Amino acid sequence: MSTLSDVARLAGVSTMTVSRVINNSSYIRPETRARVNDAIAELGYMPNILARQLRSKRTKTIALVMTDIANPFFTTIARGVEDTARVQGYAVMFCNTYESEAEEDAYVSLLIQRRIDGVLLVPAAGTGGSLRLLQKHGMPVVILDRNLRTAEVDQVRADSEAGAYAAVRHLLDLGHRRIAVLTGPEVVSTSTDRVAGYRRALSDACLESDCEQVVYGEFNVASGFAMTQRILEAGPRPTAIFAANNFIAFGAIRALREAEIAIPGDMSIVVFDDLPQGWVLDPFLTVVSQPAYEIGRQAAELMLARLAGNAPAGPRTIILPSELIVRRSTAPPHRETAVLTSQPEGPTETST
Amino acid sequence: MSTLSDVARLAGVSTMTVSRVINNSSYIRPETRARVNDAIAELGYMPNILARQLRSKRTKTIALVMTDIANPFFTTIARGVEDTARVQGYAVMFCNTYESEAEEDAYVSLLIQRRIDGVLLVPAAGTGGSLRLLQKHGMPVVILDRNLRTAEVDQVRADSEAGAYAAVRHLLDLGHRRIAVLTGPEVVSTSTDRVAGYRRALSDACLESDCEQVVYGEFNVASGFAMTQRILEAGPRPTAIFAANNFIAFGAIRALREAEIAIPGDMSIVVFDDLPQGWVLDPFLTVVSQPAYEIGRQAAELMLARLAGNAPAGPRTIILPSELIVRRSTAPPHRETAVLTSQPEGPTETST
DNA sequence: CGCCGGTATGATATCGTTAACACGTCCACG
DNA sequence: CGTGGACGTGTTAACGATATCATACCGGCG
Repeated sequence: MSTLSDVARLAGVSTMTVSRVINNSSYIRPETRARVNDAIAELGYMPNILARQLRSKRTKTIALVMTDIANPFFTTIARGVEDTARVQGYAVMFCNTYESEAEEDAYVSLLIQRRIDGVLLVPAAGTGGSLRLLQKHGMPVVILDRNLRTAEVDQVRADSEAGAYAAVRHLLDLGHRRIAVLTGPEVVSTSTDRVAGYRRALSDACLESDCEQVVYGEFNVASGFAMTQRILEAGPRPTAIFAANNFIAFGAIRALREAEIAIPGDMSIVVFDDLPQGWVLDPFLTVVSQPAYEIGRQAAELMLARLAGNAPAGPRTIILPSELIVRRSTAPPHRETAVLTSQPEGPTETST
Repeated sequence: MSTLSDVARLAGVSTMTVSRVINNSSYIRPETRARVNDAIAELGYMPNILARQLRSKRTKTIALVMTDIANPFFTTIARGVEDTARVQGYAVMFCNTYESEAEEDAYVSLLIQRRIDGVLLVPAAGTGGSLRLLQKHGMPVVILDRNLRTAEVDQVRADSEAGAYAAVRHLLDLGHRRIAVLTGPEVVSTSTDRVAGYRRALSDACLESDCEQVVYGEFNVASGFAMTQRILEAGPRPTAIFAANNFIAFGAIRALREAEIAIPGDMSIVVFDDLPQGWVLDPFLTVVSQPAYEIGRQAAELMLARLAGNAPAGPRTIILPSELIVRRSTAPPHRETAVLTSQPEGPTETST
């Protein structure tokens, strides 16, 4: 396999000149450039990226470490990151942790050893050890989606609390008084923030706190299914469910279908996270939509700015708004199942 | 970020000793090893993989370049490759070409620049330019799934011709006389080999060649749909379809359903490629199953043997058998639609 | 006693590239 | 006419690891 000096010898110039031709840096006489290019073509020379990266101390690669790329929310974030990085000549390495801190730590070690330029991190439930490791090694980090309260680090996420507030408020406005929230692990900020929004909406509506029904589980279909079965079996049945994530909602919907509970006739459901346009012909679910692509884009922008050296020293936090999209999975509750108070009867709102 | 010499200085030894501790090569006094390990821990030292790879001229990484990782056939191959490579300490880089030779060439260039140790290649339809490029740069290559007749290179694939023969023979045995084959591009060997098996089965059964019905298209759902519509519209309708790939079959099934043609009542269908176990609760399709995992595993073994230096100089070709699995999508044709000859009436074969 | 092989460590060169600096020409401008 | 900048190229020294060779001690064996 030929090297720079092979090319240099054949073209009758120094290795630096060849390097400059390849990288389009500095001035090169057109005639010299042509000679070098001829030599490159003749030898079929291909630069050794390893040597380049070792010497320049830049790999032109960033990593996106996330918990579950099968989730369309993260897939969309990934697109936002990649589109943004690519135009600036950066490659993106995608890493899946499956919500496991051990996997996350393993990936982070690997990324440090590869001397990746920076890491966009959706932290798995855990103590933030991998963030500390990255920072100890001086690697730029942007935290996505989840809130690490303790950390001095750039962060980008959607407003989970406000989004949850809007979702639950929508249910209250429809007349629901008994609303269950199915959420993820207690150690994940998106999980607890959404519960916080739920609580604020209830207390704003002056409902007794004993009608709260909060179920913690995991952000996946099986857990959504199980949590729904639990609330259907125990105690007074709610008239509406707020699912804190799309996978939880899928599980909930399956459980409701099995129990022959009609949506929205017998049960309204509102979901955190929309599906990307085109996934479903005629979207049915009322959702809180997070700007996933924008989260990815802005996180990448933050990172690239820091790598380019034009970013402020201190940490920056970007919180993007979530948007309630009312569709057909929410409706006023049946009169007979409604409890506690009377509620206004009105037509279902619709929106696109 | 600390380096080997930082560790060496702190431990009071030479860099070579540290390197030997890390790589477990050569003899090290236990006490020295402990001192070095302490220094590594204290500094939080992480080896620079780039430097290691540059100097040792081995990246311990192989690539699997395939046409469509969304196809479960290739997903299974990928698992076979990864499982095999991992136990020998190799990482696998997955690359998708989407049947585009331009994408393939781009990936191959990238892989050469990264000094990947070897490439497992499912060639996209094309002239084999990327294979020549790899070989010019002295990179070990194994060709998977598709046959490159001209090439001096290791190859692993299933027997498409024999598999197709068995599939069509099965239809003939059921009494079908008018059988259409829906296949992929004419420039892909798996596509034409399956047509060859189809032709041999027909000619063995002494059918006139003018009852052949060969449709070339692409290995995807849309193409399967279109090809099926075409054979339904034009000329005498066949009583059975041989789909040369699972995606083509999905499209065909959709087209048949839209035309309200019952399977296997009005039309039998036999498919090249099975779905992985567990994808479908109760498999329905009669298929020719390729040993996908085994293809991946053996290809990786060939590659790793060559990288380890214990492989013969000449190219090796491994052709694995395909297996016909008869299920419920094939049955004898209706008497009124059968043409040309009488056929034995018998019960549908079944198998697990 | 000399030598050999196993044990244990170090010195030095090198992988293929780019950073940093140096040097020379040429032209314009004050 | 000196000088400062644009242009064009080369020399040298890294980047951080490993390959290779060298060195030295030790015990045992002929």
